[in-house]
Amino acid sequence: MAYFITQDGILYNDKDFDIKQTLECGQCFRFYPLPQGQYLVIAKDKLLVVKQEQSGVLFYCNEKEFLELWQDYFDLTRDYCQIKKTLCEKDIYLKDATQEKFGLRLLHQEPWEMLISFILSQNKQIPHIKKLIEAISKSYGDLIGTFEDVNYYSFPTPNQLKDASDEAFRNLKVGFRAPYLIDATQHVVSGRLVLDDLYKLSYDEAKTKLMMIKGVGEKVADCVLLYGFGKYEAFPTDVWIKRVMLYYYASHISKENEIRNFAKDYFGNLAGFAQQYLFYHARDHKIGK
DNA sequence: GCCCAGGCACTCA
DNA sequence: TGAGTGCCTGGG
Repeated sequence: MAYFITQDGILYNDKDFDIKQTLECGQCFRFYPLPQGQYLVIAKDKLLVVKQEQSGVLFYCNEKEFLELWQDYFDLTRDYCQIKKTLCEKDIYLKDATQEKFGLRLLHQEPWEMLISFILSQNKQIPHIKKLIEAISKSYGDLIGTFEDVNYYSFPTPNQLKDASDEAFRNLKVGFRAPYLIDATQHVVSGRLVLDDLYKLSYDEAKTKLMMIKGVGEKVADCVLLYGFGKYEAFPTDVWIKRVMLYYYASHISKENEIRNFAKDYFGNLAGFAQQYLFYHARDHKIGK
């Protein structure tokens, strides 16, 4: 891994890493575009400013923080060149998608934050999901910093959410998802669901556990497993993936379960990576819509 | 103003 | 077991 210490921060040089593609490919919600190719990212209870340069991605932080937090968060030690090569050889669609979205990385995000975020995501578009997450963070999280006179808040812990009522959640405009948030919080606070335990369970076992929560179906569970737990067999099958799969691969397949099974056989343990390249590609080009 | 979103639970056959 | 339907809300 090649990085350089500059007077502004850490410059990470890798042709397989593009900050815009990584943040905007649909896996995360807490980021804000700034002028001149910069982004403000909220993760790990910190504010991070990053910028795409010609020569790499500039992290405005010190070396210690980069190595302790951001190297892992942005999955910088994984060989994406090899992943893309393997996927490229499968078919022309993946070749196109991986070449176009050459710089996305699958982030290592907090499982709890993923659980709540993707429960909120159902029947919503990304700008609105982002607003809901910010509203919940502002109401229940801690102030973690200020950037250009705007305050930013951490994502609330299960304990910080445990006393929130149905009414309180509805006041934040989460709508019918309010009881789902309460059920998820209760599962975790009571210890009925220990999120850390899911790391060592198989994909199928972990998925079954997550789906005990009201409001968590296959799609939400797959997002949590992929983005929160790094279970790369997960293939979140949402409307865009359904469109791209029907359009490119499997016009004879219509049921979600059939799509998931197809993906499992065809993409194997790279299913999650394939999903991300295809999803981002499909959404950008409105494939199948 | 209308339509429908990055799904899910619930109902009914 | 599978298909049909309602759901809060606000962006497009």
